[in-house]
Amino acid sequence: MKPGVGSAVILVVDDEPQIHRFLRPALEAAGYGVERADNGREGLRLSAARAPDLVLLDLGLPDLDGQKVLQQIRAFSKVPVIVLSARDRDAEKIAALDAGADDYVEKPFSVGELLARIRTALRHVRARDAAPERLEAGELCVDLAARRVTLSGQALQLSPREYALLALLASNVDRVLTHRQLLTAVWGPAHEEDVQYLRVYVGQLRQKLGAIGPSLIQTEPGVGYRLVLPET
Amino acid sequence: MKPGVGSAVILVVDDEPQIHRFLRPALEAAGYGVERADNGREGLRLSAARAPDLVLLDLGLPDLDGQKVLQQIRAFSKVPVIVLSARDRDAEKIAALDAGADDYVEKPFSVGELLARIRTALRHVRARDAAPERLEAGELCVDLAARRVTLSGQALQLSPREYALLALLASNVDRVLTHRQLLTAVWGPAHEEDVQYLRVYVGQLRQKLGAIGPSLIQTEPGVGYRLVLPET
DNA sequence: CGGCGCCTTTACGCCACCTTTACGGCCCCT
DNA sequence: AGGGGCCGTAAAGGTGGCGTAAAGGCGCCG
Repeated sequence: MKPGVGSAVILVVDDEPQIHRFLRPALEAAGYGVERADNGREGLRLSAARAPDLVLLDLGLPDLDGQKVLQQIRAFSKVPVIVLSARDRDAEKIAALDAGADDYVEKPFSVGELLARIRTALRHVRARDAAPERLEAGELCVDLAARRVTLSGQALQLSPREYALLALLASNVDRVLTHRQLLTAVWGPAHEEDVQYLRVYVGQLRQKLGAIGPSLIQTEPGVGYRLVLPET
Repeated sequence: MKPGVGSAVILVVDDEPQIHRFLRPALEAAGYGVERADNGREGLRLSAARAPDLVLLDLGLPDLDGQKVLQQIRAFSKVPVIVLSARDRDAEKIAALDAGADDYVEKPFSVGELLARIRTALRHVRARDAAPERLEAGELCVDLAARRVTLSGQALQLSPREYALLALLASNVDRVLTHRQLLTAVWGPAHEEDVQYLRVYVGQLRQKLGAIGPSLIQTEPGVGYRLVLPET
C-alpha cells in the first residue's frame, strides 16, 4: 500500500490449509486484504505479481525451502517479511533475520501479537515512504490533508475517484504506479483488471489540469502512470 | 549512527546489574558501543543526551514504567527500541509494539537471536536513510526505483522491453548475462531461443544511449551481453 | 418526480511497440 | 580463398494498448 490511501494487502505463504483458514478471517477482520499461496513458487510469483504490502512466510514449505523463498523475494523487493515457523532453533531464527526477514514469530503464536507485529512492520514502511501531505508544482497544489486541489489559485472540482487517483499519484511523485496498484487502491481488488477505468479517469484528470495536464501525468506504456513535477 | 560511518552505539536500560554484566561484553564483542542506564529516568536522559543508535529497554524498571519510558522516548526520537521483558503476557507485548517499540524479546533470550534482531532493527534505519536505488555512469543514470533512465539530465523514452533489458543489465554491472538469462527474464521462457530479439533491442538501446552506447553495452560473442561503466 | 453528476461500459481511430524477415559485414575455421 | 556462424542494422506488417468520445444506468438531491 502506498501512503495515504486504503488498507494493506498481506500475502500468506503456507502449505497448511488450517493456517489459511485461521489467518484469513483474522487478517480480514483487522481490515487487511489477504492473498494466499500454498507453496514457495506460488509465493514468489504472487510477491512479484501482486506487490503485497507484507508477506507472512512459513519456513517449512513442501517445494522450496522458506529460506530460499526469502532470498529470492529480497532479490527484487523490499516488502516486509514476517517469518512464521514451528522451528525454534536459534540458528534458524538468526539465519532468517539476517537473510532479510523483518521479524520471526514462533508457532503457535497469539493472533494479537502477530497483528501487533504486522502493525509494527507496516509502520516501518510508512516511516520510510512518508510523504508530505501538501505538494505544489507550479500552478498546481494538491493538499492531501484538506482533500483539496487548486490550479492557479482556484479549487478544482474533482469526483471522488478522480481525487483518489490524483492523490495516490501525488503521494508517489516521480514513481511509476502500476495499473494494478492504482486499480486495487482506487477501485478495489475486484477491478484490478479494468485498465480502461484508468484510461478514462487519467484522461479526465489531464483535461481538468489544463494545458499542463498531459505533461504532468505521464504514461508508462504497458506499465502504469506517474506524476511528475515540472521544474519551474 | 549515520549511514556509512563506523559502528553503532546501543543504550541498555535495565535495573538488574547482571543483565549489564551479561550484555555489555556480548554487545562489545559484536562491535557495538554500549551505554548503560540503571533506571527509567537515566534511560530517558541518555536517550536524549547520547543519541544512541538503538535502545534495549527493560519493561520492569523501579522508578518509571517501561511503557512510559517508551512513550517519552517516542515523543522526541525515532531511535529503534527493542523491549526486553520477562513478562510474556500478550497484552504487554501488544501495548509495547503499538507504543512504538520495534521488537519485543522475552527473557530469557539467546544472545544470538538478540544480536540478529538488533541487526534487523539497525538495517531498517539504514534502509530509511538510504539513497534511492540508482546507478550512475557519466551521463547515464538508471533509477530502478523510479523506473526512469536519464541521459545527460533528460529522461529517455524507453519501451517496456527496452527498459526491462537495460534494467537487468544495469543491476548486473560488469557481469555477463547470457542470451538465455536475458531472454527468459524479459520475454519469458517461451522465447529463450529468440536471440534475434536481443540483437534488435540491444541495437535500439545503443542507439538511444547515443555516442557512448556501443561502448556501454558490450557484446560477448556467442555468450551474451554486459553493461560496463566507463571510468570517468 | 425531474434533473444532475458520477460511474461504468462500449466503440473507434491512432500510434507505438513487437515481431519477423532480409541483408551485409566480420571473424574464425577449414 | 571460401564458407558458415554470429552479429548488427534496417524496414515492414500486424496488433495490441492508449486516448477520446459518448451513451446508459444509478443514486442523490432538490
